[in-house]
Amino acid sequence: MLTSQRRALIAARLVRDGQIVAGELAQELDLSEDTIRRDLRDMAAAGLLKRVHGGALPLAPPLPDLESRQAMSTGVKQRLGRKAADLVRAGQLVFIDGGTTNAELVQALPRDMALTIATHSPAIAALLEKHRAEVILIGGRLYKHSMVSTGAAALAAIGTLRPDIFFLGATAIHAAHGLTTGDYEEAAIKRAIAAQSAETIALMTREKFGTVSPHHITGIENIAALILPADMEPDTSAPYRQKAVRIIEA
Amino acid sequence: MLTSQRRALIAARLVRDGQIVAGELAQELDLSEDTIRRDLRDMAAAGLLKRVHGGALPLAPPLPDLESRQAMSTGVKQRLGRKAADLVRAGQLVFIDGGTTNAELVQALPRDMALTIATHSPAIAALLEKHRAEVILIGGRLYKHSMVSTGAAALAAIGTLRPDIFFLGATAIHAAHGLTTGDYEEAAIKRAIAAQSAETIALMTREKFGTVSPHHITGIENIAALILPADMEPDTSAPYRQKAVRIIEA
DNA sequence: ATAAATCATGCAATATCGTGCAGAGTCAAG
DNA sequence: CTTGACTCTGCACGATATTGCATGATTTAT
Repeated sequence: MLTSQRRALIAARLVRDGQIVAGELAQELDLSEDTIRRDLRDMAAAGLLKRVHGGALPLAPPLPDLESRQAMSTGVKQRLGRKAADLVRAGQLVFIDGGTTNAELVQALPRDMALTIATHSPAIAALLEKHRAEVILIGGRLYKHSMVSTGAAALAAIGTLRPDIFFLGATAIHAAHGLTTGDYEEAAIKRAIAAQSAETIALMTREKFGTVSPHHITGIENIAALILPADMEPDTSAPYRQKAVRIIEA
Repeated sequence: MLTSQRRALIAARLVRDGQIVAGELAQELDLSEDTIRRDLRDMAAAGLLKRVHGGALPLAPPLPDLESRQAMSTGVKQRLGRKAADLVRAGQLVFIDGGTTNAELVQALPRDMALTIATHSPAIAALLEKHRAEVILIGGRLYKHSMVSTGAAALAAIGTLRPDIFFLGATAIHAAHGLTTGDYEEAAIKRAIAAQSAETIALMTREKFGTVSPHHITGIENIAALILPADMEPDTSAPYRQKAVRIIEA
């Protein structure tokens, strides 16, 4: 790898990850830490980044999490994920279901928060690489459609956990039929996690409201909170408010 | 080869690979590095590329995904991964270790092959989403450095499997000390998988040869095959040939 | 307060570079 | 056909750049 490529990579990483850890990058690129440090030193002298002990940071820290990111990302799922992340406290055991909305939740979690995160989604687990959190991966047979662990092994592993919060993903929500999903095994897993957890919180986008899928997960009354988009029709969300569910608008 | 042909080749390589390394190209074309350097110098003066120490880069480089390609040297890992994929047969139970080389192996697997793949790496599991293969995910506490499941839960899950092939990743290989890695727990897991598997196959890039890490996985004699780059110094690979290991050059 | 990690610096080994020069090939004028 | 100008190429050599290691200083974590 050419020197200039390496420096371009450093610049790209800074944008992508918001930080560079000298030791990690040295190992990843199979170089001595001295080389990385020299790069960082030179690039800092050239005004490309800010040198800090242990690595480097971007010069203009993109005001994280709050204003700039909210301004930048107008995605509904990002907004839901951010609201969900606000509910997480250090020290908790949090179970995160699969799905793209929950992936946004992970992205919105502060990277240095000390907590334990359990998941049966390999994609969610992989996203947590740069986080300080302890990660417990639930194994099992992967259900191909939604890419989460299912089966007896997964159920057994879930039985050993008592999560404080379960962030549930479902394919449909209905005032009468509650939360439902498309696969039998998947529904069983979600039920098991919910049964173990102190609180279950559902993140739902607009198009899922009022729909029903074949397999029942749990009723609305068992949900501690429902996170939904702020710009929904009031009529649509009204039935859930009546069920005494806590509604969080994002 | 005419000069203009050579320069056209350089331009094409720049588009294809995103980089030119003067020494490599000189060797490949059986020319002196001086000639290549002169080409690069002239083409840089003509505004066709950007000259850097060691070679040249395109003027306006970045395809967005170029960064990830640059990170993995020059496709050595792809070549290793392809050779490894050739060893897999339909119907087998294959255990795939974590790591970027094994990720290339997954990419090289035919998507419609019917087999079962077990892994304790969430990243590997996530890559298998589009494959027809049945996937068994080994759960456990994620060891953060290499992002694979470790601990009692992982060991127990591994104990239920009898893989036909185990594609092992290690951080070091040494003729006397065998295969080693940097973490105690990780080594224990790898040993357990190897013990269950009919064959263990190691994929190793050049820089790992002759090095030793703190924790022992297994001896060379227990490896059914060793996949290594074809362009290695014969002296380096000789000790492993003598150990009656099957050597596959990629 | 003590240990561990990170850092800056100097040094040596290696890689790469630019320049000058010489041999080989090309081409056109003589 | 010969000659000379020109170009291309490879080699030699000193200059420069890059890298890894050792050392002692500094910072951070416990």
